[in-house]
Amino acid sequence: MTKIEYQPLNDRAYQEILTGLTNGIFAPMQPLVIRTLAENYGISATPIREALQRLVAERLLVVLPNRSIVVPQMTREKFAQLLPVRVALEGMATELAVPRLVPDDIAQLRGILDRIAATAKTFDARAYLQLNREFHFRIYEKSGNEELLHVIQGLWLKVGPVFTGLFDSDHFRQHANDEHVHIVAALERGDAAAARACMERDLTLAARSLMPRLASAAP
Amino acid sequence: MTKIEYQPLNDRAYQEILTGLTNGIFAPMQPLVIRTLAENYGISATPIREALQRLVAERLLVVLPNRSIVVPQMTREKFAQLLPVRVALEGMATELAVPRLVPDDIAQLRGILDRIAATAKTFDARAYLQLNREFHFRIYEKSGNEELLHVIQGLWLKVGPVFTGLFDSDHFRQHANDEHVHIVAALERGDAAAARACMERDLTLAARSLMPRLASAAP
DNA sequence: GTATTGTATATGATATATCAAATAGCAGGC
DNA sequence: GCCTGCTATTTGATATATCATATACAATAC
Repeated sequence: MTKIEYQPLNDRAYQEILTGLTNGIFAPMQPLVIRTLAENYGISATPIREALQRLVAERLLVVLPNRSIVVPQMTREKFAQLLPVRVALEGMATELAVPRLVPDDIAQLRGILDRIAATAKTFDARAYLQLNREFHFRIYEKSGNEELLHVIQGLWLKVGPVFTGLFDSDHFRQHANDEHVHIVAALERGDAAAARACMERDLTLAARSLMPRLASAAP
Repeated sequence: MTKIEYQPLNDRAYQEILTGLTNGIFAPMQPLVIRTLAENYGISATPIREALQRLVAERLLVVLPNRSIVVPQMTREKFAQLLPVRVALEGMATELAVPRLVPDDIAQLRGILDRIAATAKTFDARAYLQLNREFHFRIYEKSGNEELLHVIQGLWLKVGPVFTGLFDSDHFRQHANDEHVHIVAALERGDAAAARACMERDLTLAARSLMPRLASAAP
């Protein structure tokens, strides 16, 4: 007997639109039209509207004064504002995770490390993004702080879409795993302060690689 | 010419339900019924439903497996998890605000301080909560970091409802303003580190006063 | 008396119809 | 040629109708 699971349409619409955002299907500033999306997904307007409103509440979409709903432009300035928040919270989560990690967790993280290294050779950007996310959240989940985790998830939703293209940089691709290796080493020897510092450096380095290619906000 | 402003019903429903939550109108675990709320507010179900979903996205309400929507119980454990996140972010916001505060801001903060002191004499809990919020956000807004501010606002929404009753404690009421005074003093002399430390202490002391009276999570 | 099953009711989820605001295009006036 | 105002169309907002699921309760079987 396998359980039959029901998922409301608005949830699925949310997921669809979210992956669409992450994959850059929707161009910034181009309005998301409820009726159009409804027709595309073959459902009615109501669940689409609900999904859009949820995305607006999460600030992944914004409502213009015209009431149009559009993808906000991720600017260098916004990313720069997000960075210290992420550094503080993801650093905290890493530190909290240290005493809670068991040897098996470390082994799994090493497995992810290997797979990330492989993507650098195969130039598989999609796999890299997926694995990078997995690596980070494997750690954050171990913080044991649900509320913290939830806030971090919200922040990743915002920065996620711009991570695409991070992999284009040769330099980044070559060193993408460097800090990860240090993080796992620190985690293994139970050095919370070092783990936190490495995690913070990982975020900062990625941001440094990414920010120059983001557009600056319109004055 | 005063601007005529239109506000969608779902926004207003959101506000209404939110203040209802803050005022403890809705008991935890008691389901919020869409049709009932719609009838009470004299509008149709759709905007109510949208408001509820937004509140769910913000985690101010939760959906049970039955699909009922209820107020989650704020437990001691959840509050304890929220605290370090708030300390980190509100501390950061305070620190960032220091170099951006102008003398007029300080004057305004002092004004709030006086009014808070007055509430301790008149036992006006509602006014205290309002002014306390105003005091904190006057500072946070000056951080110049919109993203940070938004996350903090989300956290305050969660802890807001339990702040009611903070004022019942004699000891807290007498010392409610102590840290605030130190914060303003530090802000005035431009001492970012001290301002941050005082802010962190303010949050921690309030939490210490509040947490014992929260129910522990069901095992 | 308890358990089970069927039925009525409550309630959330979705689709559709209708309303209202915004936008685009066009005609007329200057 | 450009502005103004009208109209049609698009599109978001709301209300309502319908459907599906969960719950409560009653009836029946044992």
